[in-house]
Amino acid sequence: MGMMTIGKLASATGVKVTTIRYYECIDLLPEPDRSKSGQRLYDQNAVERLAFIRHARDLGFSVKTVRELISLQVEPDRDCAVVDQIARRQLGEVRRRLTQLEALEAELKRMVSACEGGRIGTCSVLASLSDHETCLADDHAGAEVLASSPSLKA
Amino acid sequence: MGMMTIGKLASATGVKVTTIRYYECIDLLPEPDRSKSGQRLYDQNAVERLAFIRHARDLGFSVKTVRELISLQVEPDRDCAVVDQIARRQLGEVRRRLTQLEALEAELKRMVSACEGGRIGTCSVLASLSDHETCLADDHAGAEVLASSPSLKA
DNA sequence: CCTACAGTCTACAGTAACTGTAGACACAAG
DNA sequence: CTTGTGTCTACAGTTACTGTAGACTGTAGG
Repeated sequence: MGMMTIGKLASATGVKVTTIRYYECIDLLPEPDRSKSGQRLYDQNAVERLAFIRHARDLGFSVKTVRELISLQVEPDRDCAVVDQIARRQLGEVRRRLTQLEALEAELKRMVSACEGGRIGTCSVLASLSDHETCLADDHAGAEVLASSPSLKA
Repeated sequence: MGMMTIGKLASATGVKVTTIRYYECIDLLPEPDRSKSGQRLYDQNAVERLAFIRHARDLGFSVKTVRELISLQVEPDRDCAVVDQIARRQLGEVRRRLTQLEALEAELKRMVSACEGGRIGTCSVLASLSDHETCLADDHAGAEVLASSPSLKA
């Protein structure tokens, strides 16, 4: 249970091998020891740190913020309020996005149920997309809610 | 009300000037006419097309999908089911993300309310980030839900 | 011992959907 | 006529990875 290769670390944490190397590259993970042939060797510490990173990323914290959290971890005497504030900010973001997504869900649901299988020329889905008057918030609201998200290659 | 410059089009649709040029570059918008000095000139058609694009993007459709929808618009005799299916797929995605975000909200809320303002060394927020056992879905679930989203530079 | 074959290495290019920058030209108001 | 804002092109930068090429390493079977 001492040292493990990058592949083991990957399966232990659910983070892809390439992503681990990427994290090292951007100094989110420290450079690990190497075997005599040059392969990376990790210990239990690395597992914990990577799990921390992954969990924070899963919660939507940016890499920048994760870096911040890690640097805070190192100085355990500072005031906890900093961390609390970061978490609250994140919660605020999540709630904002929830609200937007709920609006999107409503509109998509309406679009789909309005479709009664005619020809495209009369398709109500396309009609409601064209119609920017009946839009949720007319000019500038729910932009980029889902856009450019890796899990949304619709 | 005939021809407008790119800036007018931008304010008419809420899409940034640079983004409009970008859409032209990736052939989402056709090349517009130019004034004798070379400035882009748009008509009401362009406003409608761009509004359509923006609305679809706001709803989370990828650029690729938007392109698909536009090409479908051109042939109004085809079966509406294609469009319906795209919208349903999108609705599915939105619902999946809603579920994930709700889980994230719950966890962040728990983290924040558990924080009682001590020192970082004992901070429960950092503790729950480190603790990958109490994670939502232990090994591979809510990854990249918010990650790399432009509106989330936490 | 030899041969597959999976795992690892580096370095770099590609992805999505823009955003920002630099330097030059255009147009309207005062 | 100047000032300021708008527009032009072309290209680099952003975020957080992912994928690829080409070479080496480590291991299990025969």
